[in-house]
Amino acid sequence: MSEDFASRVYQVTASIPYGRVTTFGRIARALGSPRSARMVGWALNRSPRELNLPAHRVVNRNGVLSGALHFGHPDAMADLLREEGVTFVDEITVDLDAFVWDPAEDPSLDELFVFPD
DNA sequence: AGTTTGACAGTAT
DNA sequence: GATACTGCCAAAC
Repeated sequence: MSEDFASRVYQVTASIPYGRVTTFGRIARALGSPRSARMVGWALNRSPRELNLPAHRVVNRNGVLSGALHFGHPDAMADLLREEGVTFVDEITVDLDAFVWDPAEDPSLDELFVFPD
């Protein structure tokens, strides 16, 4: 399976359950490149709006809404998450421990995994 | 064609 | 424990 990195990022992102969040690192790890978290950010940045990706559910390892600035208005991202029931420990920080979702734990994403034998 | 930059993360100091 | 440095890979300059 040799799809573009970005495409795989979109697929994983689209798979984030409602009311849950995940991190750049976890997405990267799920794709087989634990050290390419930056690429996830790069991919999301250039992600077409047509895909309707729930990118607001992607936060950094601290649970901080690092991408809030890319949502038109910074608070838009936080509002969306609150509406999904996600609680915040700070104005820009979600309760990651309580709502984090690890793509690698979801069996339905097996096809995306890139485990090197 | 070399350099810089990114919605980051892990390790080292 | 907080800061600094490095890795990652593609795109824009």
